[in-house]
Amino acid sequence: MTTPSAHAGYPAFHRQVCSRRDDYIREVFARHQEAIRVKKESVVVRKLAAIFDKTLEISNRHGFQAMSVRDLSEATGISMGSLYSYIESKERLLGMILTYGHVVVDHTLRIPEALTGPRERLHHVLRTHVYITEVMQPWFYFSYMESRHFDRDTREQTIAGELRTERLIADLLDEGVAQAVFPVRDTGLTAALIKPLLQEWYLKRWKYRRRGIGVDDYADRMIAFVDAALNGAAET
Amino acid sequence: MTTPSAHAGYPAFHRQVCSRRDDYIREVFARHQEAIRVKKESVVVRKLAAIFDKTLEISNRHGFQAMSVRDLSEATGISMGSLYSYIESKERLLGMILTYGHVVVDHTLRIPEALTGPRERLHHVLRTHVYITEVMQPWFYFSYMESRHFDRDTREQTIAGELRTERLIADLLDEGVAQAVFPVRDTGLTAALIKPLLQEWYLKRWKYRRRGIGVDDYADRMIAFVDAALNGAAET
DNA sequence: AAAAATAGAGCGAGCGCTCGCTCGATAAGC
DNA sequence: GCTTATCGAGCGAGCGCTCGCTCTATTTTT
Repeated sequence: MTTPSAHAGYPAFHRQVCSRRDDYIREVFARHQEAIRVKKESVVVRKLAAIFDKTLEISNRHGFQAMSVRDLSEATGISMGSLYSYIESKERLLGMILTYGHVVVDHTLRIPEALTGPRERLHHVLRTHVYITEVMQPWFYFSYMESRHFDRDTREQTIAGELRTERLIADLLDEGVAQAVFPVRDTGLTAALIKPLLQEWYLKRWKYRRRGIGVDDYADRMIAFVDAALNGAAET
Repeated sequence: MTTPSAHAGYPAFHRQVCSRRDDYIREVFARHQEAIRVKKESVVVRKLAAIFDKTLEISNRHGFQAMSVRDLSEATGISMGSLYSYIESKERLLGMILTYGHVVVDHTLRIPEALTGPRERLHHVLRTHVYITEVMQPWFYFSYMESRHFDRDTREQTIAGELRTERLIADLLDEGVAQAVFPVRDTGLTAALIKPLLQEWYLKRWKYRRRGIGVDDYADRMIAFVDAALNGAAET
């Protein structure tokens, strides 16, 4: 279990995450077992995969609340009754989908210890973030767009996750400042300004697709932009 | 750094936009008159203001589709029947609200001709954008979050507006490149990376409020960040 | 008293979810 | 080895409820 050391480019990353997909869904099954009436794991994994995919697809077009369970039933080809032996309730389905994303992200976003320089570590985090949001674009888009409708606890959990990423970037900037690599003054605010550049990739991907800009292109350019901003920060 | 016509700070800007509010709503009334059964302009303007405010308030918490017209009736204190003599349909209400925002933005986002230097012109656009999204935060948030649920035409109109802002920034960057002010290579992509920094202000304002960062603070820091990125672009 | 504005009960459609049932695969009995 | 009993997965009409919207009676304004 390792993240590809530094980065072998997006395709390798994509393949690795996809190959583990069933494991991730099995983990979701384990965490929500009391809500699922169907027993056989292989059946559950196959169906959940379809249910998650179609839910994200429909929700990201019309909103989760606007998606009726009948819509989902029709899209997956699973009857109403059958569907409800996998999801317990529409709300629980939401919880499962969020769990799914968290499981994937937790297994993916780690900084290899081999990387020691603050700039290299920052670059790695930025690139990995772009990569994982590319693989899981529907999930990140969903999580971003729907979070304001979540119940209090779930919403605060999502916000906490968001702030954790920002904190991670701020800490890396602090490291860089301590080692005199970045001439940044307010690392907290700078991290806050870098964050939307990461989110841009999964929120407005269609714009870049239209222009023929791929994942690695975006990561390169965005990292260059950030580097320039960090370097130029001394001047003003 | 500020030219007289350019910016006297946020408070003055805020006062000016607010004082024109009734005029903007009158314009909305004019454009949607066939959908409104109530005749007297003064009554319509007063009620529409309340309807728009509450719609944005409720929708931004739970989503426009999740807001029932009964909720809106209760929040505004206007009965169901009365409400429907102002809005014709929930969909038309959406159209009116979008019109409202467009009217305000069209009257506000203009570059004073007195500004000639590309950097000053860019700064003006960035700052004005932050200012207007501060005054109209609920509207911008609404428009951003709900646009994916709009019907085809309305959605494309919203996207076109988004791309127009990006184009404006890209053109200013091109000007700067032509006059050797900015050493930027891909102005289109750079503009695309600046855009989310503008949107950040109305999408995540709570984060900055929590930290005690005000409008002018954000505008200053964000513009400094962009300047740094534009200056540093030559190095890599 | 005429016109304009407001009120709120009521309508059909569509929502999330349930429940009595069918069906095919596997296990148990002989 | 054939029959029978058991089980889990799948099905979809139907329930109680809320939705967007309407319509007529009533109040307010002029």
